[in-house]
Amino acid sequence: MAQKLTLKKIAQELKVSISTVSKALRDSHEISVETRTKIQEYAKRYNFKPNNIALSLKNQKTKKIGVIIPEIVHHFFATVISGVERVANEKGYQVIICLSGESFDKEVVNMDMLANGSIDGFVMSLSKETMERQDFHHLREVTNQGMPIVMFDRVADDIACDKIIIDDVEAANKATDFLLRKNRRNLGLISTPDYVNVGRLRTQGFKEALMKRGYEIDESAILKVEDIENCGDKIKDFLAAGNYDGLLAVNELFAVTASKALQGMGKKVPDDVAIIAFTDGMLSKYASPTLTTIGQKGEEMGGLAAAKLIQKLESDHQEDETYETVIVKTSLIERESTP
Amino acid sequence: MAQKLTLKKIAQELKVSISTVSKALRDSHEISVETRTKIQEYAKRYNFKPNNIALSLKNQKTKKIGVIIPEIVHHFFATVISGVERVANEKGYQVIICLSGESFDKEVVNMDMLANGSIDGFVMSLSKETMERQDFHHLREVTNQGMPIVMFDRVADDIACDKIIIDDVEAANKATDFLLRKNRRNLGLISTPDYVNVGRLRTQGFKEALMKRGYEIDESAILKVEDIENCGDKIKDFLAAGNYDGLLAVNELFAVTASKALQGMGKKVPDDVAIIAFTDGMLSKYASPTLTTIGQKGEEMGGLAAAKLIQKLESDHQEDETYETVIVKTSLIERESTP
DNA sequence: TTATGTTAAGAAACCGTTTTCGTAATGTAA
DNA sequence: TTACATTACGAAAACGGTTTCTTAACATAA
Repeated sequence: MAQKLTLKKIAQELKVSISTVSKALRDSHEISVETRTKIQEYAKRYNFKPNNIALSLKNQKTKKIGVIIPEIVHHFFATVISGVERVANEKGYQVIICLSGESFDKEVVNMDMLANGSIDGFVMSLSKETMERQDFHHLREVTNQGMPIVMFDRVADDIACDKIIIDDVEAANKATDFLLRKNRRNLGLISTPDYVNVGRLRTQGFKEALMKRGYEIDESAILKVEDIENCGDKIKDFLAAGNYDGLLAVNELFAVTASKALQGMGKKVPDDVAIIAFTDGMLSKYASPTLTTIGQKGEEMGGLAAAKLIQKLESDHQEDETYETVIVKTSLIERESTP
Repeated sequence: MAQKLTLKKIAQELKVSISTVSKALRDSHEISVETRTKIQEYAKRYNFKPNNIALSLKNQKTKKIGVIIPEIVHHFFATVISGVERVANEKGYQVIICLSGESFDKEVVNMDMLANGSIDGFVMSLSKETMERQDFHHLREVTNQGMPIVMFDRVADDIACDKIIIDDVEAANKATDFLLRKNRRNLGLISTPDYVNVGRLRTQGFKEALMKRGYEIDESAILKVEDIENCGDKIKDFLAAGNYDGLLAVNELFAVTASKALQGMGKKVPDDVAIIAFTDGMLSKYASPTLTTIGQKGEEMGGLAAAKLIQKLESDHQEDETYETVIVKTSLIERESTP
């Protein structure tokens, strides 16, 4: 079990000082060619790699970015991470992941831990509980220390930082309009409570599309599901109560649950009811019928978030006190659930 | 932008030495009660938190564990991470994730980076390319340095380390037997190439179940899919060529693809063809019909791996040179795709 | 009074790097 | 010979903590 090689050990072995070794390895001309090659060869032979922790301490930067998300067992978040990781690695950064599990307290604890020197900046999406409480003191604490944050998807409007979002209002608007153009008149929406900003915005887009065409809005045609795990019965009741010929769902889980419920009730998708879902994940691609979706481009959002963060980190210094909100274009992916 | 508070700054402010501050904050009786409370109050008021990097350097441990997996956009791996994260956090550890993207080189680079002081130990599942090459020098290098590894799912038999696996042979065996007991006689298997050990082992279990009952093995009833992304046509051809009444698939993607293909060919699932899939993920739960699966218990495997690793890390020292292979019990989850 | 003990604090070493500064041994020009 | 450069290296500080070793001041016992 050969213990890790350090500058000190090399110095002792070759009977030179630590500084000489360090300089030689960085090819400093202060060191004679002879000594330099001797040291470099030794280092190569015994596979010397400088200790990251020591470098971090010295340089006051870790080359790591912290990602805090509510859940990882969630196709959208998994794709985001994938994008963050890709860009981060390209630029020589590593990714530390913490899950809030939709809990405010865990989000705070995780941020505190990471903020204490473990990382250079954050990429994050807020937990439901945080959105509900509207308590963002932990975010402020971090930004006050001069540590940059890039938020995506579930963002806090009144925190000054870069943000990567999709235009939820417009996307819902377009999807709704798509259904209307297919001559669906009795539309239902399956959404989340309003404190989840994406739920609120998508609901807004849904309403706007209807109003634009002069239809009036029936609040009973909008279902707000609290408990995503046990949404089955709620959705069934909702569908039984209305006579919808078109449905918009804010995620694919709601959509496929609705689709199955409808088929169980003897209705045909898309003939009787057309369905569009947010989030273009596995379920949409493999459900029967396959679902028309609004692609959220998680990969792309993650990549943009990481790129933005790293740019901030490497910009000469926080003179760059302007923040940007990037809106990623969504796209409607047509499949079997719309005619 | 209040710069981060350090011991040094507190010391200057309160006109004492750094050591006094450090001791006071750790409640040392070497410091008078008076001085101690003064310092503690100051630290609390200005929210002092010791710098993680400095602690890591001093203690020669980071309280971080590195996870290297092939992909994160993969329900099974996502659940494993979720389990790792849960247990790690409970024990005060954080999780650094790197993705190999099924590439040998990326796996090596990531391990090298992490091994240089960034983490205390690894939890990992090998990339396909690594399994194919059977080149494990990077694993050996790490273990030789005294850094523990726990492997799960895709493991290398000849590396000495703890392993968490499911009994793939037995699980496939049981699933096959289940189909046979339902009077299915013409069974097909959709698997991966043999260098992926889980594919090989599940194939073995499938064969053993048939032989045990005296059926002979028809190699043409076994499909080995290389390219998981574009498996559709291969599977369609395979199903068209045989007249199966029962199918075992080594993952749910293959299973749901097969199910849809069969239904497209006018066959009924499960009446004409029964299907069982490995990996109990989203697809199985929401496909039509829902799929009977073999649950791989990713959460549990991740949790066990993290617990094992941390136990190794905190055991008084590598006197504990024995390695364990934990076999996680699978369970057959019956749904609509089997009668 | 002297020897010994106790208390409360600071100095310094250490973890593994990088980097600035200092300097002995040369070489070169006046 | 003296003064100044250059070369090639080492010493030391710094990053931010923890911990061991020292020490000054005072208290107590012989």
